[in-house]
Amino acid sequence: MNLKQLSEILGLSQTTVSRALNGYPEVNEDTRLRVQAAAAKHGYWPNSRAKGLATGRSMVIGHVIPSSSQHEMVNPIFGDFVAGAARKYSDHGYDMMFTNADDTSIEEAYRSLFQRGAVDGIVLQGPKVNEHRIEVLTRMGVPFIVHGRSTGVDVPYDWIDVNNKSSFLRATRFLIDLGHRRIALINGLEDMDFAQRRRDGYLEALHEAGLSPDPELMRSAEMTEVYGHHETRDMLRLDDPPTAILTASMISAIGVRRALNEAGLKMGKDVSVIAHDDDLSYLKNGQDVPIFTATRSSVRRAGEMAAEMLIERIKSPEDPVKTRLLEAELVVGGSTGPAPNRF
Amino acid sequence: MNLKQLSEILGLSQTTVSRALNGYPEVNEDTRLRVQAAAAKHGYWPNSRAKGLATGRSMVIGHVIPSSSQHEMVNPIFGDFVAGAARKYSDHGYDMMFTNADDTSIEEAYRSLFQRGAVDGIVLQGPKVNEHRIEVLTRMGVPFIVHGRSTGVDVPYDWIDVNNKSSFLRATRFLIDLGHRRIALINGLEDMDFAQRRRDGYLEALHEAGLSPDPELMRSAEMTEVYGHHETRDMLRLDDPPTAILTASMISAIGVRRALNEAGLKMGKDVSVIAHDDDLSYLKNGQDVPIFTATRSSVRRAGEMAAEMLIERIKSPEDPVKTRLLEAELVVGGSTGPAPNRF
DNA sequence: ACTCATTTTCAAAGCGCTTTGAATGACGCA
DNA sequence: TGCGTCATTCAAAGCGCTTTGAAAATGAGT
Repeated sequence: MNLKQLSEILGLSQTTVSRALNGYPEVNEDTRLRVQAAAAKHGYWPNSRAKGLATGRSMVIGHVIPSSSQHEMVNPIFGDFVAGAARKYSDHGYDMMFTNADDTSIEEAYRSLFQRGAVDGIVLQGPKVNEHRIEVLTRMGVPFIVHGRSTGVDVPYDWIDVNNKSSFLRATRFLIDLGHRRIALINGLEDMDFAQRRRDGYLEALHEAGLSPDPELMRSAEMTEVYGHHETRDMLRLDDPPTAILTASMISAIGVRRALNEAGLKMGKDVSVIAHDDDLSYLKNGQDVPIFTATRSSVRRAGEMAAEMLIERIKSPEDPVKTRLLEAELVVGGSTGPAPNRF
Repeated sequence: MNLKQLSEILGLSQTTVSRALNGYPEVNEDTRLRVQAAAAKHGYWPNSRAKGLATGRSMVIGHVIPSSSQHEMVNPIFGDFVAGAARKYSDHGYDMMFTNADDTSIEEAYRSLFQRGAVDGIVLQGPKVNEHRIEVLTRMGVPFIVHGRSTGVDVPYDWIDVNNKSSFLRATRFLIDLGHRRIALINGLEDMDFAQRRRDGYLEALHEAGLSPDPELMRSAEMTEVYGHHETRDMLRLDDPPTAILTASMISAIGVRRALNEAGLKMGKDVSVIAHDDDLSYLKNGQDVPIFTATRSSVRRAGEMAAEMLIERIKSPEDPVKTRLLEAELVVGGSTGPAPNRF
């Protein structure tokens, strides 16, 4: 059933039927009702490709999934971010498109997505330091938003980000206030921008307190459970092991906890742990009292906000650059306590 | 830059340029090279909407994300399944589209996706028992594949599934062989088809061994960490608590482990645990020796296979129904051991 | 040189929609 | 009765591509 057939059934022109369905005012209200009824009855859905061709808009937002194993770490938060964004997209009549690309062709993937007219805007996830893709997208002239930021990129661009530096600054201070001096950081991969900022916050807090950072206590790895476990076990074997550990995700924190258990150490007593909590729907940080003391910021919420900001950008390409910095909460749970006495 | 402009630059007809780029044999090889060079030079990308209009194909596969909280549980495996599928899609020139729908409009979401011509095929995820959507899709005549199956639906359809029943049958037998008699099942939500089948396998093994199922030991909940923890804690308080627990996902198994630790019980000694392991990239089941004894089946792999089966279906709509039943491995890890002696 | 088969190229129609610019009809008023 | 106005409706062009059916160019064979 297409527009032509429907208009013939109704004895109206395609123009009128199209306008009736799209809410144009210059169509008689009775006619509109008749048209709508007929459309429903015959199951007419306007072909979105044809519509897109005619309007020049696709009503689709594009995301790129890098397929390299380097980026597996995006996965745990992927689902929630996407779920948040998808809801807002559909509120505004947009769909969401994913393209897969391996590391070598990733730039091309972005380009083709927009140049082909497949999408009206793009979400850039997981920016690294000096993220080249930002300049590529800027040059292309595609509306886009970055989830995160990129140190070293000086063209202006829209972004939404958690204040990673201040989160980790505050978390580290919190541990220092509890008397901890040997504080470890199990960070994400440090070519990721968010990891850099977290490290900056961590280092700043150490510096404030006159503590000098120990490279042995600064680890950087994919944020998996296994790595959290591995790095923790490794550090516990040091002569002067950490009494507190900051870690970049709940997933790796679970690995940290496992390592502590295996070593017969009690979390929150022998060793304190603070995790960054993306508030994933399937991995809540406990019920009433949080399991982990954590810097918390909902990635689902970030997805929603990113979607809305992008849609605004598409509507108003000439607006000044929009940015949004979210502060994470520092929620205190059962995984932290005063530094143990070692005398 | 569009086809018309490119063809004018080249002094050729649109026909020839189009054919040159699409690899038709009736175009002179020299001409093809010239055309390809010019296309690259001028950054020409065929407009995919126009292409779709002309060919009647969109080269897009649709997925629907239900937005209700009932389905949060899909999230943890969502990322990996999608990553697997996306890779295969892009190998075959397909993109992937997501639409968000709440529970009331979910059927309409599928319908509109296809009827609007936005997609050439659909992946149905998370089927329930008596899954109504399967009949809807069948009636619509859209090529689709189900990840999972649906008990009670008797129209034929393509699916790929893990043999959930046999996995849990074998896992339960394994525990029985270790001497366990009080075996608990922390299942997923039981309106989900996979959960039913797992329960069937569990019950069958009990029955074989002449054990009668205890409703107190059969729990059904979303597969989150918190629920795994909650149900375990609850069961440990029983007069006759379980000595072994089967659980539906690694995520909930982590909650189980937490509850056991809190109770001062040693996993694999005091209480044995077997989890179903979807082999998620960010949540590997340990390194060399698995942490959890598990029924393992890669959901990423399932995503890849689903994608390929669907693409075949799109190519050959008339082929007989294709189904694929994967057997999970039963891998033995550190979380199981002989039933403790309670005399 | 001429025919015929083959290779290569082309003009034009069509995919299903929106939108422009024009036409039609109804109505009020002189 | 005739005219201008406003509310509705319409025919046709155009979005950028593929594909059909025909034409032009080339080459082999006599």
